[in-house]
Amino acid sequence: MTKQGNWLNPREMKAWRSYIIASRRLLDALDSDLDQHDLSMADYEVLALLSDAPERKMRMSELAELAMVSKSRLSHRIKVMEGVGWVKREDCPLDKRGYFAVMTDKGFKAIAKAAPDHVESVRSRLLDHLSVKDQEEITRIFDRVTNKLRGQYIAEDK
Amino acid sequence: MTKQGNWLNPREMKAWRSYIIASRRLLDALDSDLDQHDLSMADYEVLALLSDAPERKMRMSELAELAMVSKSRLSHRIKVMEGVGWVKREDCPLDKRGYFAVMTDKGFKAIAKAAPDHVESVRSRLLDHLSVKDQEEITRIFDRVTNKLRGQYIAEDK
DNA sequence: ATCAAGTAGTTGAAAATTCAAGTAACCTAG
DNA sequence: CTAGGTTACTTGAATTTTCAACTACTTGAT
Repeated sequence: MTKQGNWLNPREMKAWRSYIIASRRLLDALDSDLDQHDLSMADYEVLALLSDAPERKMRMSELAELAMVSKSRLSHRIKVMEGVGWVKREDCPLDKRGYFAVMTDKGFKAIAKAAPDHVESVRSRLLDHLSVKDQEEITRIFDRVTNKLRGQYIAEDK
Repeated sequence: MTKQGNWLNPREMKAWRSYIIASRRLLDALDSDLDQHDLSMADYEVLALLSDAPERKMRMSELAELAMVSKSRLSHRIKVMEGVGWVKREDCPLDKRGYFAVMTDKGFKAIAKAAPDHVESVRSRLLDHLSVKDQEEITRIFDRVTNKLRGQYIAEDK
């Protein structure tokens, strides 16, 4: 499994570094753009998913899965969002172990307010600098990466 | 500054989502690949930078800057790495406010051991799925993103 | 029915990260 | 040579995230 001595060549190294550096800075920028709305990217994702869900509610597990965070993390996060009044928990009648996270009106207003800024942020930090062709390349390349990743072993409970 | 009602079109949305999802999964995978060496990506970066630096030492500020972490975070992190015996602090004779982080032999052995696995991990999770042309596209695109980001305002102390 | 194994979700403690402040040293204009 | 501002770094507390249980429920096999 572990091939040795197979260092990255200059072209690979450049691609890897360009990607990693840009990504880190980009995510930092997007996150700090969201500060004004008291949101992190992760929380934004959770709320965005909820707001798109039917009845603006979703089972905790599904939400965790789609938001790509651990169940434990979601649980903690939902607790604080509940404190802020953005979501409530509601128990699932079909499966008594389960809960729904339900977005409140206040929660809906919160993302509704943040969303345009966030979109503008994604545009100005990233999309504006990509041609149509670039966008298509990105889609193609990263979809492939995701697909390959799925095939490989990945640590559990993520 | 904040243009309203300018939602992402389907092509943009696809590019953005492909990128974000792949990146999150990729970083998670790389991080969990490093678990076996008791390293996170962030710590790996720090050690890699140190190991390449002349005399394997570097000023805290410079290290923080290059590793793209806050000074505070680096400070905390170096403290634990010091505990593990991977680095030491050494004070700077030229600027008495300053310190060097100096990598120990033990620290050097630690990344030397982790590096081949990490490289293999970057390959198998990402680079293997990119053609030469893809790699060049990635470099071009993300270098541009970084450059544009630099021009824009970004929150301080990062 | 019952029991073993798996699933849904939570919890508290530990570890990591951020945040705001603090110390000490440096720099520079007067 | 000195006051005021800046830089380098650390610190402790608050917040967030991870980690390893733990509870309660469901499922499937006998």
